[in-house]
Amino acid sequence: MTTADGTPVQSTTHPTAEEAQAIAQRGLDRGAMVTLFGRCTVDYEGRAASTLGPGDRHVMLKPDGSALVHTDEGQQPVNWQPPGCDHEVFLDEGHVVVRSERPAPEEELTVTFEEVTHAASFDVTDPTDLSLTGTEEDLRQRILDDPDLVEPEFTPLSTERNTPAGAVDIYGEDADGRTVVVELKRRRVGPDAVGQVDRYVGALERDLHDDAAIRGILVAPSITDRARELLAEKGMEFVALEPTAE
Amino acid sequence: MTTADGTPVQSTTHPTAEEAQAIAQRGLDRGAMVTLFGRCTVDYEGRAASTLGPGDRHVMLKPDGSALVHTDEGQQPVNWQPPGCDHEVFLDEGHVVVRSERPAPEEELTVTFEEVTHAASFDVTDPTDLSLTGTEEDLRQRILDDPDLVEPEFTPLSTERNTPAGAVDIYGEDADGRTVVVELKRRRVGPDAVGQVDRYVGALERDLHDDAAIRGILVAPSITDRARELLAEKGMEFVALEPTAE
DNA sequence: CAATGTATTTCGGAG
DNA sequence: CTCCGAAGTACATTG
Repeated sequence: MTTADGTPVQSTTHPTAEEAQAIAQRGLDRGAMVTLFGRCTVDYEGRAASTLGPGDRHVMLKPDGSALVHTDEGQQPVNWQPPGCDHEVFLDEGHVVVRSERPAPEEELTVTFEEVTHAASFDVTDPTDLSLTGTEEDLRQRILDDPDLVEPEFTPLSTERNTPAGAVDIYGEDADGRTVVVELKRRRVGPDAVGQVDRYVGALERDLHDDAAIRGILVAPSITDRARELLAEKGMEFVALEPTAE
Repeated sequence: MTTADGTPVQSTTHPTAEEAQAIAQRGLDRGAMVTLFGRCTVDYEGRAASTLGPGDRHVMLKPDGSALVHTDEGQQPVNWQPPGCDHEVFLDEGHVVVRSERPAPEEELTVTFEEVTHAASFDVTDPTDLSLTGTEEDLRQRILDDPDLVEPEFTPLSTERNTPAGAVDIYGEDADGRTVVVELKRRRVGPDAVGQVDRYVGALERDLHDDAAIRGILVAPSITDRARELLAEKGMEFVALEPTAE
């Protein structure tokens, strides 16, 4: 989606109130991201209530109905509105006013600009299409094509090998000939995945009566802190890998 | 603080990589907020690890060292860096690259732009503080100002009194001189809060060797059915009270 | 729909 | 400094 003239981004510095309102409202109508910067006051009324006196702030309005007000400090927005709100940008006595509200729970955020020094709108091509292309099967293929991605000299022996605890994603050997169980996850893993690998390892150790401990490796794009700790406790490993190559 | 020509905001659409890098780096040097928008990939490595394939994103760099990467969805940034990082914007084989890192814990965020469609810097002055009402502290003040809101002749003796189970919100006496433990919640409470009061009451009874049973009162705007049952079972009470007077 | 648990939680305050 | 708990927590998962 783009503007009438095909430009996916519009930007003006020191616009008049009318220009700023027009850019913002047209951007919202188009489903674009809208940003406004300038001296403003902020009022919130809803689950709690807050007011913010005049100051320079950066306001971002997203097409999914979220709103963010940022100052020059802190990772958190100083005020915000969750997704699902209705954004409205209008003029009130010559001032640009942003109002963002949602019905349940009743919440309303109002930003009143003394002056807008910058207004812009950005058309975003949804990246979810791009990131959802990687399935666990893609990840499996990727590793079978290049086992070194797990670790040097890793050798897959079979996929979907059965154990009393279920089927192992990839079953193989490391450089020293030790049995390796690889569990694949297409996205960030938590403690549940650690338990899963652990059950496979335990089941195989009982099944094979193997003297050497079986190695468990969890392959996923990322891992939670807690899961990483658990994994370390159980002497297992994590390998960061995306389901698809860039 | 402003730019050389006195303009507190600089903005360009469809800049060359060199122009984008120059605006960003000069903005950072000046202590300004910097935003970049365009098609990019994002890599994070630190407490966790993640990568994002190509997509349109909005990158905000703050002078306090925080970095935020937003897509068009969600209130939360899709990637970020906490305050205290060093931001760097440089060119690599014609691409604008943002690198934001901090030493402890070792964390690094890298945004590599295929194309920057918008670059801007904003000089911010924000003198005012946010005032927030409707918090648990407001509820505490409200009761200390008018203890009868809990019940007639209730007398607060101390706040944050320590017990082996943690600090009690308000510790006091009722009309008959019996010890009362008041637990405050700024919003609707569930069974967890009942367990909390119960632990305080138990801990205090053991601590004080009190003959008379200690009373436990849960003060909140409302309570779930299940929590009300539990509270009744344990012989404790609920008082409905908003954190702020209407 | 509500209830539950995690988070690169963030943020503040107490010790 | 760390630990601990609240948050307008946000967010995903599950029943």
